[in-house]
Amino acid sequence: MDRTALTLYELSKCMKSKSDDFSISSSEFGKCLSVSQQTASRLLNELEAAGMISCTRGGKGQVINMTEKGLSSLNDMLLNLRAFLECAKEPLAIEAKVATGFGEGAYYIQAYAKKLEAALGFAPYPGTLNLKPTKPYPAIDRFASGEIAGFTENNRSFGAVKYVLAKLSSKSWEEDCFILLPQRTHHVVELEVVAREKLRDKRSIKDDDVVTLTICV
Amino acid sequence: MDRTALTLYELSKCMKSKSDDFSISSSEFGKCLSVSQQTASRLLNELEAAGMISCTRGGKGQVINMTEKGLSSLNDMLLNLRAFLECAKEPLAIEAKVATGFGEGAYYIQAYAKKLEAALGFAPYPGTLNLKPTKPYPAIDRFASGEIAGFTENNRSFGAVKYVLAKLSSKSWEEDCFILLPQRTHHVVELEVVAREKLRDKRSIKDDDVVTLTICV
DNA sequence: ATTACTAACTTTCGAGTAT
DNA sequence: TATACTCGAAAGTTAGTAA
Repeated sequence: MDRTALTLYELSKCMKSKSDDFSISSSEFGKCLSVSQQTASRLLNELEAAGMISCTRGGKGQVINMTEKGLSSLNDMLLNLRAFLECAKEPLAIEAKVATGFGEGAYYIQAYAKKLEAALGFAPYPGTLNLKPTKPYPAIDRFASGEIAGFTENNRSFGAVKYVLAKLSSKSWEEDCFILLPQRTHHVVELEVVAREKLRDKRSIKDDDVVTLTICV
Repeated sequence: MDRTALTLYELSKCMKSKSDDFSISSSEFGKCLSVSQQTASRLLNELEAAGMISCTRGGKGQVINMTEKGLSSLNDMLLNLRAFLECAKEPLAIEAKVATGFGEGAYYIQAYAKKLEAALGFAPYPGTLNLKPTKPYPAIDRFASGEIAGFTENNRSFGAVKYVLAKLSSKSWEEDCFILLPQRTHHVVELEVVAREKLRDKRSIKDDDVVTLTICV
């Protein structure tokens, strides 16, 4: 179990703000975590190796700064906690830009076609709409309405895929769709969406159009 | 290093909302954490033993609910992350009710008198105003402007105390003060405040009056 | 006063397995 | 299928120190 995130969180509790250049000794940090100076020192080195913080060491103490990666990791925690604790207020909406993708969508949809049809209850248009969220969003696996198990076909293996029921909308229209979440890769930068029809044509969507995905709970 | 909070956070990522009665097997939870089914099972038992969740076990899977304690632990994380990531917006303000305390304040202030005077730059009124926050607030240790080391006097030992510069205010007045943070005890339910004068008299404060503490950064 | 190495100690993990 | 036990192995922790 990776404790990087926890260590980073504990470190953030010692810092006044995200832009605070702050100085802490390993023994002081150790007191905050109730561990020895040696362990605290190692933990700080691990955070640095993971790219979460940058430190400049000197004879007495070290000056620590959060990196962008560290801040984004803490921001993910914040987003996930919000989604969990403040959920009931409004359904989760993700703003995204239409993107081109690698054109592999069609190939995959064909491979998964029968299983998708069985799972979703309809035969999806054989292609995916790729969407690039405009800002960080919380983990949506938890809203998955089902999962297609991995399988092997023609000596090629296809991984498991979860699917989340969502509404894709723009100012003037709304369509039902499913977000596909490959279970292999973490930290997806583009979401792939399938629907009954070819939405690019039906709704005249072009690359870089901004649309909203609203997760159906 | 205690990982309860991290495990709870990871569990929350699997749940749809805080009120979700949700069912997960130990092997599924293990996959989320990248640990074995055995470890996941043990972690869930630890969370239950710590009072963070309640589970009902059956032949297949277990139904998990977050307890109030678990929710408040996650809420603490949320508050701390907010304070860290969204800091610049406005200074941290804590709304609190005036409380009676155990009357020990005066005794302590006397014991710490000389050290407090040296640290704060003035001789505080020999008593503390006890304040009970009306809602959870983020950790404020990080804003400490200094610390008085522990010491022993007349065979009695006095622990270390950090102090945070703050403004105590009501609708019609504002006073400089210091929040005292004993370093021994965690999870303080009442904050103790010292000031130059006896604020109860000067500002006619009574128990249950609502005041605001604003941390000076 | 620092940080951080090595070596010994302690805790945690997970394969095998019982229930 | 589950959960969860034992126990040998792996990982983490810290005391003693070096730098």
